[in-house]
Amino acid sequence: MDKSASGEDSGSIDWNTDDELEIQEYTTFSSSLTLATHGTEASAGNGGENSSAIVSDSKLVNHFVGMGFSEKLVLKAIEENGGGDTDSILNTLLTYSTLEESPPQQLCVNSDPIFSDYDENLLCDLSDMDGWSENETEDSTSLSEEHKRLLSLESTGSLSEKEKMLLLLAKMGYTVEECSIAMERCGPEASVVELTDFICAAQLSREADVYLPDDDLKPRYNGVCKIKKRKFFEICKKKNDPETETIRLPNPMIGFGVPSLQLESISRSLPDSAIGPPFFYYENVALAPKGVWDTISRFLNDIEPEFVDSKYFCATARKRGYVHNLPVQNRFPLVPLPPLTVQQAFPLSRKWWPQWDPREKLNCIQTAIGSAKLTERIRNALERFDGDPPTSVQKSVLDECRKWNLVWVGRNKVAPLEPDEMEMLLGFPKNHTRGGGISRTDRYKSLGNSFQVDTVAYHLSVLKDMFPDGINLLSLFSGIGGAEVALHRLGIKLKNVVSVEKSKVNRDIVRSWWEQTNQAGNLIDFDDVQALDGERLEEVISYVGGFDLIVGGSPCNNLAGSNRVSRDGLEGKESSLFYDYFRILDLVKSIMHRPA
DNA sequence: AGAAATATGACGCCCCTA
DNA sequence: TAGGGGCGTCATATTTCT
Repeated sequence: MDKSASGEDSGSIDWNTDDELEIQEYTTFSSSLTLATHGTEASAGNGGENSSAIVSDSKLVNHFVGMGFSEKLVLKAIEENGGGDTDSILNTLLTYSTLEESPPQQLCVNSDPIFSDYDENLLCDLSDMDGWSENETEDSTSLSEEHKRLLSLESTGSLSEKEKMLLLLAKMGYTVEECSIAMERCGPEASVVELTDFICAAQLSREADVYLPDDDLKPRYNGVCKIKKRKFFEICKKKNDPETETIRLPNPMIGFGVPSLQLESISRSLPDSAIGPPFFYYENVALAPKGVWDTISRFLNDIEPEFVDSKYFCATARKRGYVHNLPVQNRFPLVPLPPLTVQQAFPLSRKWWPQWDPREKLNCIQTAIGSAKLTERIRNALERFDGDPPTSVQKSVLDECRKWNLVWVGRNKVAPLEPDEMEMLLGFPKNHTRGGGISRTDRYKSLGNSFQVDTVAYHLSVLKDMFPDGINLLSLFSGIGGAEVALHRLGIKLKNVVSVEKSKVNRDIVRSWWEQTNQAGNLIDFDDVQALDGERLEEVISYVGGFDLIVGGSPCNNLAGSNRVSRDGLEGKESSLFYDYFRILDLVKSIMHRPA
């Protein structure tokens, strides 16, 4: 413990104490400073750092073949680039493929022959009318006593595992009673998937002949549930089955292209059921627990998520997955292009930025920031040295800087980002979240949960030519209005925006932005996605005349890696609201497709 | 004085990459 | 095989606002 006695090579500093820091001669660090980014702009010297090119060749080939390039092309590109730098290889491949007429053929979602049997839409009459709606609405009068009891226990956190599962299934639209039966039959270890599969099968067999449309009895949308349970079950159940491939994150994480690497020739085919109108756009964290994106994809018409890191759009990383049915050709970025490096984004910091801090991009903007104490400890540690600190200190400081996204604001002085700096990095107008009685803490929270506007705008840009007169937007989990801002900055007119957002401060932010930008359309806001049932949607749709686009990024609390307390996956308390996104999307489709 | 906002530190784990 | 990154949450202490 006594660091001061003879603590040789105290390689790392204990940032959590105010003790004297005893830095001795340090042992050499095997890992020199590695660049955190795969940035294309910084790859001056390839080859130098990678000596195992031959060993990784087959891996490399597979990597690019997996992206949809032909093996021949990949081999050629690797040969040309010496097998070292994936970015250079990618560049070469992209050059080739724009020269060639034939587009890469992977990005074809429906190519899995195993499941083609299940392509028909199963019609599951899920429970009763109020199946999807939830607590504390007047609908609860029609819930069973048991369901109500569970709901009342939910807030107290005193639910058993079994009861939690029951409630989750109830939220998905099944009755508590049929869930109980399913859980009895499937056993205590059964997964959600197994249970829903069981329930669905039971319903199908029970109601096989009561299945004809009865338009005059009740609105169709309450009973229509186009989940391909069977397929969903197959995919999710067998994680270890080599036959079933779970969704993997691409590297580089550029989706169907980014402004600096436009994949002109890329195309994808969507299942018929996925084709709009309306268009939809769903977002969540890319690094979710295993299986989560498979499930999301299954629910959203089996569309493969587009994973994109916003570091290709701005100076801060943001790894996200987007499931959407938008065209992917002829996208264009917002102008002016935002600064792509920290140095460009914060010119004043250049003066203080030590040459041993190689960061060009910031890490993901989160909801929490580094403490003042930490930055003080860092300054104290650095001021013990005249010139550059020893490698061990550099490493410790860098670790903290990366962990808390600190920037240099003075000699030996680091600081967390200010809210207005985050706004800029995320593509919002300055002071977007400021004022109107919104606290600093709330700003950080809202910004940490927001879209990166340039990224989203790039994806939505294809709508501009399609809707010269503007669009009607349904924005779920709107937050501080990332989608609205993106569309506005693209010059896409907003006719009617129905925005659903739980937090009042966020609604206020969007409302105030709406007024300040002199929007000509209507902004209608709701506070609860769960209360947005078929009836209300019908009203809204008949008022605005249908939606052109449905955007939403459902809560990631239970998916995000930094959550140590309740990283429960899609079934988590907040993240299960994804099913409401799915439900509402499905309802809107049903209503809009219903013959008038 | 009481309420609200802010500040701080403690708290794993999964999955990828090197 | 080791290392690092991540739209987080909670209780408690302290400061600032009403």
